[in-house]
Amino acid sequence: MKNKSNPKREQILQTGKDLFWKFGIRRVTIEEICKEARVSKMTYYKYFSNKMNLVKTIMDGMYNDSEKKYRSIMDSDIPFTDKVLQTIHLKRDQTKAFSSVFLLDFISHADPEMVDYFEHLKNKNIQMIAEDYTKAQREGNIRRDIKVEFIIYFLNHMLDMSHDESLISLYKDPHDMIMELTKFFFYGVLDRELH
Amino acid sequence: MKNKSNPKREQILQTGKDLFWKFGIRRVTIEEICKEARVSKMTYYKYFSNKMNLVKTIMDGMYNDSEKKYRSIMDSDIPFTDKVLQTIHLKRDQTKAFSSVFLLDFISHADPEMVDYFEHLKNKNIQMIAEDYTKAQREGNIRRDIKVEFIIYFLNHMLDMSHDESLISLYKDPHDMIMELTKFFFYGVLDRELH
DNA sequence: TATATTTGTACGAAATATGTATTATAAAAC
DNA sequence: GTTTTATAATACATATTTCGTACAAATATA
Repeated sequence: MKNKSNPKREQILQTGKDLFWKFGIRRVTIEEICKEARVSKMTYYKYFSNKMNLVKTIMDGMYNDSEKKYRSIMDSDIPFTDKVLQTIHLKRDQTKAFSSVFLLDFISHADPEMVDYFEHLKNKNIQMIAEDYTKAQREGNIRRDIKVEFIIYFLNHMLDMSHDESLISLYKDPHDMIMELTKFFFYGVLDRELH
Repeated sequence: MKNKSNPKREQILQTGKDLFWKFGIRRVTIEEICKEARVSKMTYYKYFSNKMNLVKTIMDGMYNDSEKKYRSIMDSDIPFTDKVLQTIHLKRDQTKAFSSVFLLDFISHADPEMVDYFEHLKNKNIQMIAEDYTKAQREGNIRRDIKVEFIIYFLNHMLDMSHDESLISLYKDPHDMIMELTKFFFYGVLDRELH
C-alpha cells in the first residue's frame, strides 16, 4: 500500500485541498499549508516533493473516490435504468464539488506531463464506462444498433445541459429537468406505447 | 472634487475590489489587477501610489456610500421607529457585503497608520449615530433616562445576534427574529399596555 | 534510556512582485 | 496636419517572497 494513512499526511492533504479550493493553486504557498496544517516544512517534504505533487495526490484521491462510487453503483443489484440515473446524479455532484478557481489554475499551471496524466485517468474512466455500456448492450438493456461512443458523448452533454440555466428555467424544479433528460435518454422522443 | 470619475481609474477600483473580495489583499498582485482591468502598470501608478493605497480608496468609497445611505434614511420624513428598522437592515446588508478574506487580510497586513485611519472613520460614524440618537432623545422619541452610548453598544450587539445561527434557528423565518429584536429594542420586555 | 519523529530556525537560490524609465502608439486638442 | 496628451508595451533594477535543504533542539515512542 502506497498511501498508509499517516495523520500528518492527511492533515496536509485536507488543508491543501481546502486552500486550493478557495484560492486556487498559485495563490497558496507550501509554507501556508504547513502553518495551517500545523506541520513543519520538513514533514511536508517528507510526504510530498513539491506543490504540484500535493495537487496530484489530491486529484488522484478524488479520481479514486469517484471511481469507487461509480463502481459501487454499477456493480450493485439494481435495475439498469436506476444505475444510469444514479451515475448521472453522481457525476453532477462531483462536478459541483470541484472548485472553479482550482481547475483554472490547474489547467494553466500544471506542466504538460501532469495534464497528460490526468488525460489518461479521464480516458481510463471513459473506457470503464464504455465497458459497462457494452455489457449492458450484450445483456439487452440497451439497443444493439447504437454506438457506445455515442452514448458516452451524449451522457457528457447531458451533464452540460443539466447545468444550463436557460434549460433549468424551463422547469419549476431542477429535478424535473433531470427526469426529463433521463427519460429522453432512455426512451427518446417517441411515446413508449408506440415501440 | 478629488475623485473625478476617470473610466480607467474606475476599472482599476472595480477589478481591485472584485479580486480583493475573492482572494484577500496579499494574494492579489498589482500586475494582476492591471491585467484584469486591461490597464497598463503606468496608468495604475498614475492613480494609486501602491497596493494599500488602492485598498484605502476602495474602503473610503464604501464608507462614503454607507454614510450616504444612512443619512438618506435618517434625514427622510418617516417615523423614527421606521428609521431605526431601516438602518438596522442597512447595517446588516453592509456587513454581509464585506468579504471575510478581505477583512482578515486588511486587519493583519495594513500598517498601523491605516488601521488608525479606519478606526477614525468608524468613530466618526459612531459620533454621527450618537448625534442622531441624542436628537431623537430631545424630540421625545427615546427615553431621556438612557445613555446614548448604551444604545449604540446595544445596536452593535443586535447585529451580532442577528447573525447568530442558534438564535436564527429559534424562528421559522430570519425576518421574525429581526422583528423580535427590534420590538425588544423599542419596548423592552414589558408588555406595551403596562407602560 | 535509547531511538525515531517532528519542530523551529536559518539560509542560499530561485522565482515573483514592485516601482520607474523609456519608447511606441493612438486619441484629442489645437 | 501638427502638436499635445494619455495610454500601452517593454525592459529593468530592486525588494520581497517562496522554495527546498540543513541542522540542532524538542517531543514522542519503544
